[in-house]
Amino acid sequence: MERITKQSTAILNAIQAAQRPLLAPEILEAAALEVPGMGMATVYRNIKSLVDNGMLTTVYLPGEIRATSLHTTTITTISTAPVATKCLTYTIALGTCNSWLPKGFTVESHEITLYGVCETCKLNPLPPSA
Amino acid sequence: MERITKQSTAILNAIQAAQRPLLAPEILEAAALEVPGMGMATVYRNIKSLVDNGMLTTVYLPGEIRATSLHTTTITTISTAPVATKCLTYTIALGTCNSWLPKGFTVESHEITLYGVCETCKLNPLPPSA
DNA sequence: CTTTCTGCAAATCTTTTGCAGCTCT
DNA sequence: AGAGCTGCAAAAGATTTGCAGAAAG
Repeated sequence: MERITKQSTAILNAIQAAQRPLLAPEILEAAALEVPGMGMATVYRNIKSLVDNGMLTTVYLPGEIRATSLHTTTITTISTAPVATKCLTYTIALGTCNSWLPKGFTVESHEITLYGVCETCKLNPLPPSA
Repeated sequence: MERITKQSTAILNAIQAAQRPLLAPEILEAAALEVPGMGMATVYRNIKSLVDNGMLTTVYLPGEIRATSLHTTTITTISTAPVATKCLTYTIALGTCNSWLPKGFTVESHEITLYGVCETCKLNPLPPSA
């Protein structure tokens, strides 16, 4: 990314406002409110640039394609997808751990995903295949 | 999955032999050596059944679509994709951690991915964009 | 002005589905 | 026979790319 455009700004705004990672279609939907007529290709091109520049992080979750979030090293809500007993997922930054690794392997970065149920979903569980 | 077929057997054999998660096309390539003429649709259908039955696990990694591995709770090599400085990825089973989680959130399962460089790749680094 | 974006449409690629025929029990 | 699978081809989704015109610096 070399230039700041209204499209790239709208994308960052959308993700920042959501306070959670968004899927590409969600980003388009939100950003298009700010920049009518915006296309999906622009979303993908900008996500790629912004990720390359360390401004966004791409998260891969089972059942979803790619979610994109602001790049931070603290707790980040990852998903609120309507899956039966897995309503929320969190990624947490931890210290490096070299146990169990093969000799000579050096850890450069890591990612931890915890699957579980939040308070609200415990009270209102979704039907098995909703 | 209700029946064991030569196709499903070939898929399990391929993954077991590889000793690492495989991408769908890799599974087809390997399984087709055992069952000539096998189709991609059969690979996907079997992966789905085997995952449902807890015999396989699907892993999501940046830059790749889905890799499938034997389901274990111990160390599993996840990827040897030719990325510049990230030659190996490992997933490790850990104990539950509830720190930093929102009140009321219960962890059900988790996944940890460590990115780094193995001994061999330190000695023979790949060019930046190979 | 010049270079870098954008939108649109077409192209790719991955995964799923419909169907008729085959297979295991 | 009968349920469950398979291969093939078409369909459905997601992401990328080519290109002419628009926009940022």
